[in-house]
Amino acid sequence: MKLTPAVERYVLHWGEMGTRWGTNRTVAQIQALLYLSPRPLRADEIVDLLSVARSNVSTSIRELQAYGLVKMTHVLGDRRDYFESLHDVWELFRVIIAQRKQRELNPTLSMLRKCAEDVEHEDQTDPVTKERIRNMLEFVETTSEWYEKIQSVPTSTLKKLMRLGAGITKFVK
Amino acid sequence: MKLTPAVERYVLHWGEMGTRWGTNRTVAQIQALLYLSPRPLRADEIVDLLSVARSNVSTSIRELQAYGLVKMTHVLGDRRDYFESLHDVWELFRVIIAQRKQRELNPTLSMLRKCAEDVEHEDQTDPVTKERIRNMLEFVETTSEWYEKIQSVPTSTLKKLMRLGAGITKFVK
DNA sequence: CATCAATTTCGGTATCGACAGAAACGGATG
DNA sequence: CATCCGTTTCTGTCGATACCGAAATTGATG
Repeated sequence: MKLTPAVERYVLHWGEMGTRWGTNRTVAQIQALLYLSPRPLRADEIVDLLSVARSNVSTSIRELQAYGLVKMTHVLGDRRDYFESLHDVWELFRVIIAQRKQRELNPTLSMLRKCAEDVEHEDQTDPVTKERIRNMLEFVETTSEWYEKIQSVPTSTLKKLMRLGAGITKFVK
Repeated sequence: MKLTPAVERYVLHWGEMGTRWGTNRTVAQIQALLYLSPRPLRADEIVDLLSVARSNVSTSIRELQAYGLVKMTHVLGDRRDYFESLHDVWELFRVIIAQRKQRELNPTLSMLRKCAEDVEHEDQTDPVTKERIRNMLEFVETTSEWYEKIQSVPTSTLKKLMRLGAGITKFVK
């Protein structure tokens, strides 16, 4: 079995992008492959299609499952595990947003809160610096809340919202 | 001259985060330092404060200037260059959004468009796969347009919009 | 035009993460 | 209990990137 050229390009590109998004190449490639595949795939098929080590596939799938991006399925009379990705792009979006919040925003929030508190007792810190820290904290807090609220917005609403784009601003005067 | 503990923590954390955001540690540290600094700093001061090589500071600042995050200023009777960061967090946000679009979304868009076109002529590609590619393309296109529109929304409106969060959904029924 | 300070360029080195491949382990099934 | 399937762990290698420090360059000044 072999990938078609278009699918191969997609998978390779996704792999590269994955490295920018906090995971490694293989994890992202597998996700792309499963996303495009019309049927669930087995680990050994993935090994074949992507030419990666079995151990690598095993740990990568584990990571994808932990993210909630990939689920395991089975076939009657077949012991082997089959895997498939979420197929709805808006669902994918939500999951990825949640991941990013957890890995980037949350630690930054903690840091900023600690900083904001610490500088209260630091006389040698310039008031301007203190204000900058407060501003950044406020910004990250707002962003964080926004991420959270997005989680519970239904897909259909999300779609409409995104398509509105900057048009939405006419509601906030 | 030395950093206060809080500022040091901030700078170190920002450096770590920077690596997740597509730049390297030093670049992000310098940006953080300049953001917090109540006055513009010279390259040699940065060398001092962050204990990095002079050459490193030079190239990092160049990168930050290219992004539009840092500007050069001067002092009367002093030949040396002084640098300061944008101080408005919403401005920073806008600039970073633009960067991300350029480095992540645009290449992905090209790839998806090419894929979508290619699969038209690939008979061996499953129709389901073709649809998945189209869906992803549509999603990234929407996201991309959203990023663009955000650029021209004034800061005050952005603030209100963000604070509304999911509350905005009451407008899209 | 010689000098001096600052910037930029250019190897070289160190560090870090990804990944392969082997080996051991676990656990369900006939 | 032998077999099949999968996971986990370990070691070694490879490639990429960050960064330092030296050398070359620039550019203002007397």
